[in-house]
Amino acid sequence: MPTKTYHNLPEEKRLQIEKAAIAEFAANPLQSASINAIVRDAGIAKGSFYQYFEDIGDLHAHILSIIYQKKLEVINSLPLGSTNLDTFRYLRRVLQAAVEFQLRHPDLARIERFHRLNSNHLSSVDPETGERISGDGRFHAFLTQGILHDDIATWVDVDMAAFMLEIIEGGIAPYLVERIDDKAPEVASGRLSSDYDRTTQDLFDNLMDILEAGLARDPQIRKDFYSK
Amino acid sequence: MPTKTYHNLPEEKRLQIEKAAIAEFAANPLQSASINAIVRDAGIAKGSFYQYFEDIGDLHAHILSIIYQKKLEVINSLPLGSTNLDTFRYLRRVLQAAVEFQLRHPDLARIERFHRLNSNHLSSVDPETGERISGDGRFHAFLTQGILHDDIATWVDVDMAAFMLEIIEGGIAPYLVERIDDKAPEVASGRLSSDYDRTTQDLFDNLMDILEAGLARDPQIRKDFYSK
DNA sequence: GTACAATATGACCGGTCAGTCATACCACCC
DNA sequence: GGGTGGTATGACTGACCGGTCATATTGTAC
Repeated sequence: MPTKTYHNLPEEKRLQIEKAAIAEFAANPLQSASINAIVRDAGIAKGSFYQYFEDIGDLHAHILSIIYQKKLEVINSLPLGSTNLDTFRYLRRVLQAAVEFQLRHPDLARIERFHRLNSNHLSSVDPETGERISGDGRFHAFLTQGILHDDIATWVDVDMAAFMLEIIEGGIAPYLVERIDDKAPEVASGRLSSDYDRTTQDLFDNLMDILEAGLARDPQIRKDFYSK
Repeated sequence: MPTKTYHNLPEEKRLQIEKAAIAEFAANPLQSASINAIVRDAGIAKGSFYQYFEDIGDLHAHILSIIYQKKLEVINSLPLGSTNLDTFRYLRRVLQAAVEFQLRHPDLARIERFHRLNSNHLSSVDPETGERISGDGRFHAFLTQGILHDDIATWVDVDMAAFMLEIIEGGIAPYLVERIDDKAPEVASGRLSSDYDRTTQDLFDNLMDILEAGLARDPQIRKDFYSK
């Protein structure tokens, strides 16, 4: 973790360093990122870098923590923040957050994808129950709850489906943004989710409908919507 | 592309070089891979490398072509190679090939994942029709055909679903292999798909059932299978 | 002012990198 | 033998790398 000295820095300087680091990590994965490039871009001396961070891995971990924090901000900024979402509204919200994050912070999203590829922790095994848990466990819990609420089919293998959702979450955002760009570049470059145009919303709904039809105990496919 | 000199090399030497290159590219993505390491491992002189390849990107492209070739071999080695597969049998076959490839050539699969992350070609636009085509177009064609045959729901956004299948194909294999390892390490380390144990087969079926339920016009969920 | 600690600096070190090139080797023909 | 074209070699170059450290600067307390 960054040193006390780093935390004492004026915010402006910290932001400068973080900005340079984000640019470097978005262009090069950790293995080939250059400290020299970062200090050059940030306008600090090489020696200062080592007063702030142990090594480049230390800085990278710090940037990752910023990413998680920004992600939380995005999630909390979404509408429909009520705590009592039904199963598939919750899933929609999580995936929407991923798209929104990609829109607002494409560099950070890219760094996160680099990181995911290089960290081999696909899943872990709960030491108490011996149960396998994919990724960070969010989707695992979501599916388990969904089954309890009779929303998700009981035959679904919870952990495998959780992993599937995890990779969809991680991979679909750049694609949707690319298609948004096609139709409405002005949306892609800066505005909020409430400004999504109709096409984008439809596209997102389509994905959700596929997932819901695949997972739901009693799928409510919106035939009326699609038949018009 | 590799020079004529390289193609004239005795096969043994070529294989040595390719083996060293694969090891290096599996450990480091292209950006941070080292020519020095490759020539050291392959037991050739640095100068020879430049008689065979333009640069490291040239070698990397050559390895990618080997990967696609090996992938074809895996696909063709699968049972049920009949040309008249119904829609979801075809999809099952494609995904099974991805898992099989991960089992047989984990290094090559890893190199391919690295490559996919770094190449930003999520999708392309057909210059004639203006239609957007995800990835290499296989899934796009699959879904279009599936709709024509009344197997896939007409409301599915073909290209988005194609992209979804693409990322599932690319991401699910390591996970399935990890779970296979859990249950039957001896299967993971070398035997063929026909030796998959029952658990593995069930897991794979479960994924297919989710996808089929999500995409099919008239899903045939095997309730009898899961209720037993 | 002085004293002292915290912080900032960039020249410098040993190492590795990609890429070059003069030289050596080898197979074949005359 | 000599000549020729294809191939192999590894020392070398200049650039960049991560990391160090003696020195300089700044902040603070008195």
